Amino acid sequence: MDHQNSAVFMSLNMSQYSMMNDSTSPPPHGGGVGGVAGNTATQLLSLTSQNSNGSNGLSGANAMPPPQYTGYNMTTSGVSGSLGAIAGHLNNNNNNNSSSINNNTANSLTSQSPIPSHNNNNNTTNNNNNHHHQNQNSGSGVSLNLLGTTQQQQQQQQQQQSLQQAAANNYSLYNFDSPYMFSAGGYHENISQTQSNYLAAIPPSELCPVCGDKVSGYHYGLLTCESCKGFFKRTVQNKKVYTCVAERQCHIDKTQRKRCPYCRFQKCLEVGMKLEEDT
DNA sequence: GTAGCCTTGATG
DNA sequence: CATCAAGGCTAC
Ligand SMILES: [Zn+2]
Ligand SMILES: [Zn+2]
Repeated sequence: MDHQNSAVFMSLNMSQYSMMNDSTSPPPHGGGVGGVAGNTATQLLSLTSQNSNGSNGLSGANAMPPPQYTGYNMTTSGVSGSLGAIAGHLNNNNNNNSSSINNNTANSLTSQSPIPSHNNNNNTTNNNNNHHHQNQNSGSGVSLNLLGTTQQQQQQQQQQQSLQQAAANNYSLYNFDSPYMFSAGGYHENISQTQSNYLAAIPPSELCPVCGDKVSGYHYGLLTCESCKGFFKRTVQNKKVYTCVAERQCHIDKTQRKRCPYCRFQKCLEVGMKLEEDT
C-alpha cells in the first residue's frame, strides 16, 4: 500500500550515508552560497541515531529545536518556557484522537518531541548567520493554541511544526527515503550553464525529488524544479497551512502536484527542502 | 494558487 | 568578470 512509508523506514539506518552524501553532494562549485552538504550529513547522522533506537523515529527525540510559531527565524529567543507547554499539549492531543491518522509518514514526520531536552541537540550548528537574504522576522506574537483541536487542525499544526523545524533548525525531519536522496544528491555538474538556457541544460535524468519535473538548480538545499521551489517559497513565506482531504499520502507528480499542497509540502520537507544553512 | 522568467545580491 | 540561488514579478 504505502510504499512510501516502508521505503522510508527500511532505509533508516544507513549510517554510512554521510559518506555518500559527502562525496556526491557538494554542489556549489561556482558561486553560490551552498553549504548544504556538510550540514546535511550531520543532520542525517543525528537522526539516524534516533531512529535506530526507537522505531518511532522521533519518539525519544532529544535533538528537537524549540518549536516556535514565528518559524524560521528562531534564534534562541526566549521560547523555552512556552515551548514545554506547547509540546505537552501537542502530545496530549496526539494521544487522544490521532488514532485515525496513526502511523504514516505525516505522523512520524510531525510527531513532536515533547521537550527540547537540554543541550543535547548539538550537531546541527544551529546558529545560522545568514550571509545573504536575511530572514524576515515577523512579529512573534503568534500563539497556537492546541486545545480542543479537531483532526484537521492537528494536521495544520503538525505541518506548521514541521515547517518550523525544517526551516528553523535546518534539518529535514528525515530524509532517508532513498529514491529522493539519490536523485537529489546525484550529480550536479550538469547544471553549470548560464541562466539563459538553464532549463534546456539539465538532462532528463535530473528530476525533481518532489514532483519529478525537471530540476532547475539547487533550491532550498537540493535540486528541485522551478515550481516546487516557488511552492516551497510561497508556503514558507506566507506561512501557508494546508490540509489534506485524503490520508496524507497523496502521490505527488508533475500533473497532480497541484491537487494536494499539503502532501506536496510534506514531501518537500521529507526530501530535505529547508531554508538556508550555514557552512 | 501556480509556475516560468527576471532581478537581486552574495560569492568566487 | 562569472555563477549561483533567493526572492520578486506577473500571466495564467
Ligand atoms: Zn518539483
Ligand atoms: Zn494529500
